[in-house]
Amino acid sequence: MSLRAVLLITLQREPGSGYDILQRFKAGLAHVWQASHQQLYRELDRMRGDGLLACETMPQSERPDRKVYHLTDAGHRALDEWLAEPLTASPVRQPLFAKFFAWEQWPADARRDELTALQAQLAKRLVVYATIEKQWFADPASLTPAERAPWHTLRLGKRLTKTWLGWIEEVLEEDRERHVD
Amino acid sequence: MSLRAVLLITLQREPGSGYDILQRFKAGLAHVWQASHQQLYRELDRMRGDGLLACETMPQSERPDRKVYHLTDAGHRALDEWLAEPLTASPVRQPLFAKFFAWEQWPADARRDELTALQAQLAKRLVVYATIEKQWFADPASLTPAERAPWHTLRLGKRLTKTWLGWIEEVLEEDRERHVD
DNA sequence: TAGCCTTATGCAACAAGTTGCATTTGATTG
DNA sequence: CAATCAAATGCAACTTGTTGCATAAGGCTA
Repeated sequence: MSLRAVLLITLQREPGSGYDILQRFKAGLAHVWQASHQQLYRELDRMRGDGLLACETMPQSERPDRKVYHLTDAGHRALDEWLAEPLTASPVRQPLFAKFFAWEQWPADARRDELTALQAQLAKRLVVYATIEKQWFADPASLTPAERAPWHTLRLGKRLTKTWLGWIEEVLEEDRERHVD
Repeated sequence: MSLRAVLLITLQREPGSGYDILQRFKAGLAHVWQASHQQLYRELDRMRGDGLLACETMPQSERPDRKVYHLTDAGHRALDEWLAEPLTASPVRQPLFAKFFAWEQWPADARRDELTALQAQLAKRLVVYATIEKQWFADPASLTPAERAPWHTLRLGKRLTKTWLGWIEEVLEEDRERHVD
């Protein structure tokens, strides 16, 4: 259900094609949602079928046509409903933690590779977040409340990522110490 | 694929029935994995079909029979393979963040209810973590490396939860300030 | 000039997760 | 005494997400 809601929100802010939304998922919404292009196109089509979206086909010379979607009245109503009702807790799923419960069978080199790879990935994520911050929230003090809210989400994303990075550093350090002895 | 791996790990540590595993998911593995009983029973049966698990039916007088599962050789091999190969990054999905992008349409009272409900839920989670810590990791200094690894996961779980709680408090506070003016 | 990248869309098959419903027995609670 | 809870299992239908494959045209690179 949530993918629908995310699409309603981003298309309400600004109409766009499936491809546009994909770009938003890679840029300004990177810490909010990710989905494959296949999933996007299918869901957009279904939402049109359910009357939540309408689209205009924009023929482009020398390029495939773009289908630009925007909300219908039913789409706006559906969004309002979704906002009003509380979210259900998402189930915990930490496959990395599972590996920690099999510490002895987990080969030391695989372990170190896994953690350093995650470290690199999280560091990259921080770079993405910094880019978003520069582009959209250059001057936090001057933001309106509605602009400030998305900025808050970015702040939390950064903090959570840093919490992860700090922990990984500690675990790697402890592991190194033990192998020096 | 990860549910399989989690089942392999927990059954390798100690054989058990679907119901047992469900209890572990509620207690010692609360910060690692969650799944419904339906999903569990189905997956266990499939894994038996795939030769990863074997089970003995324990007839209990006055109670439904218990099927106690344990790893086969193929199960052990599958686990080793899974441990050796790196995890793929899990896609970002933060429906709450999405709501923040629709701040203006999000009714102020729904907003506050949502955040305080989440706050309560996270606080409860911390209590669960504290219970796990007392039961399994009473004396961290005396732990072997293999026992210490799961303890690390619990530490990160706690930190992440506290990061969330701190952020929610800030957001609520800012919201309150604005409405006092 | 062959091969890849980007723009732009999509179908089909499959895997994973959710929701609803169902069964059996004993113990507890009102 | 009736209702509910806990132990213990499961099927069926549905929704959501993944993977593989396909198309079409222009631009860039070796």
